[in-house]
Amino acid sequence: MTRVLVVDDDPAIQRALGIGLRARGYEVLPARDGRTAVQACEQDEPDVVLLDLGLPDLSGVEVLRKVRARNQVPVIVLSARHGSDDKVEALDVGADDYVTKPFGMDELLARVRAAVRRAVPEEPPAPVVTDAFRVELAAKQVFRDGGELRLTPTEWRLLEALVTRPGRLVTQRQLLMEGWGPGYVAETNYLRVYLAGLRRKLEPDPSRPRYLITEPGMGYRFVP
Amino acid sequence: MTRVLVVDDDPAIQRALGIGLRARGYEVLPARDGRTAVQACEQDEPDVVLLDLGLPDLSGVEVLRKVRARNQVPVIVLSARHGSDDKVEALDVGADDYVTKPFGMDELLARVRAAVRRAVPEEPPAPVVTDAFRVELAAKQVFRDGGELRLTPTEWRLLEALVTRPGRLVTQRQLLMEGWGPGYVAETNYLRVYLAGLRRKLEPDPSRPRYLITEPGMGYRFVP
DNA sequence: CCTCCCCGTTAGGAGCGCGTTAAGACGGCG
DNA sequence: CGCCGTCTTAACGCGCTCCTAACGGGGAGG
Repeated sequence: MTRVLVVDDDPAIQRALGIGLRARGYEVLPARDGRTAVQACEQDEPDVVLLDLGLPDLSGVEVLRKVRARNQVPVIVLSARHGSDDKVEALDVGADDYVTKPFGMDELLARVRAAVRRAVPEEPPAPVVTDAFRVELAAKQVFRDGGELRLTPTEWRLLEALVTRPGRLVTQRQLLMEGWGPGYVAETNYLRVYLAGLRRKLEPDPSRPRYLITEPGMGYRFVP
Repeated sequence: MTRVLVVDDDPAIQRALGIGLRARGYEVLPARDGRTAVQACEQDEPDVVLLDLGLPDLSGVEVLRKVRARNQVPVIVLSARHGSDDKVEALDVGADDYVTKPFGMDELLARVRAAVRRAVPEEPPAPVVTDAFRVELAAKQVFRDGGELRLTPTEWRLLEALVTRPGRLVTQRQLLMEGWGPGYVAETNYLRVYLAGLRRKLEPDPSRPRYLITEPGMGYRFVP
């Protein structure tokens, strides 16, 4: 899912943008000041940044410079100022686009799409390898004993959720969210059925799992 | 030197932009209508295009589409219309930026610099070859058994989307986005129809696909 | 020793997704 | 205005995935 970092100190704008973006299927990360914005840029790796210029702590241009020093993420500047100088400065420091408030949500969404489309494709995540199988996240493929094996979409979503957090416990709730979506967080039944399927396909000895471990009462864990 | 294609039928604007750009060391290629603009885009290979939407022969969006069909050159749309719909349409068709008249020369120059800076240094796309067929990305041609075979525009967009990600799974959503645009992401029907067409033309045994593989519930994959 | 959770396993039916075909709508071109 | 190619849409059969329920086992606690 595409992640959008929204940097604005005005709660009303935060709320409006959050609703509009989430309605279109974006994941929204809010930030209220420049410091947390810069931090979020390197930690959460958003796919695009919406940056208000009028922030309480750092100037917008300052934020832009810091972000650009680390990262190539596309930045769309939001500003109430119509002045030409601000635009020129922001664009020259490295902004990808500049939108003047007030703006229509449609236009903003279109500019977000354009920015994401232009973005340089990031390098594919490294494959996850164990002694028994290999998971190619980018290609959505699983290999075992040299041969590819087929997973159903649901199986793949669960395996992905586990494998991208190696060694960490993934709660039943998390797994149900990623596999089926909210509204199914109580159906722990499904997990037992599908984990059984995954073990049958991946584990050397499905009756005694080595990689997909049950944490009773909590969830499951992928052990590399 | 950076070359700028300026597409506008108003001689005054042509003149103003020409002077402003040349003063900053850009080389300016003028075009007064859509037809010559499209032609100039492939012959003269400009580094950035300034495109007025109100042209005498073709609609600006039409020009944009034709240009985008051939190369990745950044396009900045100039328009007198403030309406949100025009912006959204232009950006979704592939514009990189949208500036409303009247605009300051400083701002425009800044946006030109931003567009050029973003531009990906393009590499010549290598032809994709398999035992059964050969796809020339640059020339938009497909050969099989020595002879060229004709693809419809939609077929080509789909094949391109698949072939440029060899081995990787391409989701139904991605394919629908690239083949038809947003708003069609639910019409998985189209994919079945068009993949059938591609297989009929490309696969040695269309009933048992070898290169264009279905991943049930997820999408399709090109296997070289 | 008994009981209660929680987990693993299995099986079957419902419904979805895919491939295929064909007919009608649409638009460009002569 | 008529032709042709492309796109859209609907319908059908089939295989497979998903959901669901039921049963058995094992560990903890009383």
